[in-house]
Amino acid sequence: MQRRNTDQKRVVLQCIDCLGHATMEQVIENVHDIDSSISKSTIYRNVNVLLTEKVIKKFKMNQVEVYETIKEKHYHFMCKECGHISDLNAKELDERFGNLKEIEGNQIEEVEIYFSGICKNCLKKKNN
Amino acid sequence: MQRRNTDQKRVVLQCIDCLGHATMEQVIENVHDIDSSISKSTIYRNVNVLLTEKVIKKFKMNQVEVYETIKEKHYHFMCKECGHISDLNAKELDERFGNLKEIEGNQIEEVEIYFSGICKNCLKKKNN
DNA sequence: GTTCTTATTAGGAATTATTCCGAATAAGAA
DNA sequence: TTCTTATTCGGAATAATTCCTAATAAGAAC
Repeated sequence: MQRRNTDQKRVVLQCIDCLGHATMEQVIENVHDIDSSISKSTIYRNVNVLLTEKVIKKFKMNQVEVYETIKEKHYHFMCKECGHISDLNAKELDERFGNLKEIEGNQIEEVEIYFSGICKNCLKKKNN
Repeated sequence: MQRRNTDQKRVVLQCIDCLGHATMEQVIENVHDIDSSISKSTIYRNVNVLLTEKVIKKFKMNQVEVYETIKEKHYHFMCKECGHISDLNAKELDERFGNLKEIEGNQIEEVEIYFSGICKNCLKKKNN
C-alpha cells in the first residue's frame, strides 16, 4: 500500500517528537492544541501507522504507556518521586550488556531495560 | 483496612501461580474453569488487591500485559516466534548489572530487563 | 459456638479507551 | 489536470475495566 503524507500525520509526529516522551492522552491534547479539528480516530490511526513504520515506538514503565520517536539507542529512567522519564546514554550501558547474544540457549535479538529510582533533581531537593 | 482471605481471592492467586505467566484473559478463563460463579469484577478487584499487597506483579512485553507471583528475582525472555515467555536465572545477569547503583546522577532502585529473540525450542525447529 | 462489624461478593450498569464504518476529501502518480 | 485510492471526520460500535448496591460471609470479640 502506497503511504501518503498528510498534515494530520505530520502534526501527530511533530507532537510526539517535541514532547520527547508522551502518553496517548498527551499526544491527543497536543495535537488538538495545534489543530482541534483533527479527529481522535485519526490520531489513533496515525500513531499506529507511525508505529508500524517504526518511526516511533511504544513502551511502558510503572504502568505508564509512552510513545517516542526512534532516535539513537538509549535506555530509560523513571523517577518514582516526580514521575519524570529521562533518557540514559546507551554507551556506558552497552558496554555491560550490548554484547549479550545468547542466554540459557535463547538467541537474544532485543534487550529492553528500564531503570527506576530517584532522579538527580529530586535527590537535590531532598538534600536541601 | 483489615484484609480478609476469601475463597475467590485464593482461587485467583492459585491460578496466577500455576500459570506462571498469565494475561488477564487467561486468569479469568482459569478462574472460571475452577469456579464459574466468581464474577469478573471480583477477579479484577482481587488481581488489584494482590498487586497492592505485592504478592503478584504486572509487566508488559511486546504489547502483552502479564501477571505473575513475586518469587525470587529473575528476568524475562519472550520468543518472537512462539510468543512464549520464560524466566531467566538472575545470577548470571546480576553479575553484569546488579551492582549498578547510580547512573548519570540518578539513584537506581529497580532495574527491569526484558529480552526477546528466538527461544531454544524454536531455534531447534529451525535447524531441523 | 454466637454475635457483630464491615470487607467482600455477584451481577449488571456505567465508564473509558480504542477501533470500526462509510461517505467525503485530498495526496500524489500519470 | 485527471484519476485512483489512502486518508479523513465524526459518530457508532466494541472491549476492557471500574463502579454501584444489596446480600453475604470472614474473622474478631465474646
